[in-house]
Amino acid sequence: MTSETAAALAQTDPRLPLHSRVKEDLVRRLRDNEWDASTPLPSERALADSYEISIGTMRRVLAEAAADGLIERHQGHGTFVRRADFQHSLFRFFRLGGDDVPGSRILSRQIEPAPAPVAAAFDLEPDSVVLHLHRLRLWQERPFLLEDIWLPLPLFDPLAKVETEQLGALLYPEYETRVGVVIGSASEELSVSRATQDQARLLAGDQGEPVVRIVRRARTHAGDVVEYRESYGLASSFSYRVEIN
Amino acid sequence: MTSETAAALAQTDPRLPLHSRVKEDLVRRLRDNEWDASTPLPSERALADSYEISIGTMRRVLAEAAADGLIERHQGHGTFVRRADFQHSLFRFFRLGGDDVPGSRILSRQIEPAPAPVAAAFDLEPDSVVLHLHRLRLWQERPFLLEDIWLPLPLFDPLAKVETEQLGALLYPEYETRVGVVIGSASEELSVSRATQDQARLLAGDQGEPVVRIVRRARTHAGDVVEYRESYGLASSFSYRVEIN
DNA sequence: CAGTGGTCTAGACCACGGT
DNA sequence: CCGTGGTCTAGACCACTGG
Repeated sequence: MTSETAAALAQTDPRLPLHSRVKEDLVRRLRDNEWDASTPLPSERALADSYEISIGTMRRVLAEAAADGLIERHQGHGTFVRRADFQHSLFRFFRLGGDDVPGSRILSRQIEPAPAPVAAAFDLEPDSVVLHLHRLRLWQERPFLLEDIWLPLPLFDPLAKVETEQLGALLYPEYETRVGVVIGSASEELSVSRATQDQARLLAGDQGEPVVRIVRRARTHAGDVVEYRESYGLASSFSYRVEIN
Repeated sequence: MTSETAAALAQTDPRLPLHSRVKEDLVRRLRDNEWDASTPLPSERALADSYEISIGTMRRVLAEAAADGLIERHQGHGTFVRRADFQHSLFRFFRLGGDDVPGSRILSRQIEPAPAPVAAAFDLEPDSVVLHLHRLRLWQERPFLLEDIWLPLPLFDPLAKVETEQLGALLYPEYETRVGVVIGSASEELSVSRATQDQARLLAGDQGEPVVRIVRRARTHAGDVVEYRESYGLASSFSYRVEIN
């Protein structure tokens, strides 16, 4: 008699150390959203029993997952998933008073040939068509961020068809529910440019005023780039903070 | 009967966990150059015996020291103090695009009362004196970054005494070899401002031109802030990359 | 109070490297 | 071959959290 959980280890390479195989399975379960942010994982004792390993080995796995930032452990309370929150990370770029979600107004949505950097990011043939969203983000009714978002097709067909009014202000939850795509990591490049006439008009600034430009390539857990995004905001309202570990 | 090694733990805070106290003592011995690069540390069994702790606790201490980059462990061979090899960490904290090592010219070095944000970062009393370096970083013979670096005293006394010409373009290796401080993590804050007259002159730009300001607080592995750095560069030549995982 | 994670023990056995 | 570090076990006890 082996538990269903322990049997899942059969999917992993038996030549690897046991703690590696258990961690691999645990990471998979975390990625599969087996626990939400408010539900603690089973206790380390229960997990050790379900994997049919000793408590010491289970603790090693959990300690590594915590070191990787995948989970948070609190003595006397429990172990919880810690999902990367990219929406929140974008807010780090701009000085915003509180924790409110900014509004979003989609200015246009069209299917078009991929611009060169987009095609390169998605590893597509030149002139492949992609979905292009252009939107304005608002903070307390005031525009503060202009975004161009490109998404590969046919993967993102569901977003090409839904009414734009039905899309929430945060896109990544929409990717997850409508497309089944979970963003796992991203790279961002920041630079400073001058506002074009259009940008100045939409951001309520002056033409030629410094603007911050952020290029984000968002990837699935498997590492495939599935979103290419350019964001522009007035440099005067710019503030960014990052941790380097 | 207690061994001399185990008795050394009496110098550490008995309220701390045993593994922390053992690690503290081990780090001290590593700093005191008790073993050179060609001499292995005693085996984990021998160390555990000398500290009169279990092998499991000793292994935990050694694993942490290895994770901190203080030692290297090789199965079947032994445990050694880490060779001086900064190649891996060189670019971890240099995030302005490009892969070349920039040049460095130190403009001034003085001991002065800590400005308020510096004192706050180091958790010092107001008016405590700190070491202040002012330097210009060059890329392909052209100035591109102006830096103010504050370091706590007396910890960084060695850097206050060495000839500034002897300091390399990269400071963190100097911290490691001259001060025994290893940088383990950092936070950075970016914003956009306008060039002062001095900044414009040193950076070969125009007064009032947009400049990017980066405030970095660098920490040891233990989490103590040991460097406060403000960097300024012309926004027009600015590029910043970050990975979000 | 019960249940959680944190610390610590005292081993056994395995994989690897150099002699 | 021997000694090294790497893996894994099967617990005990403590410290902390929440109801």
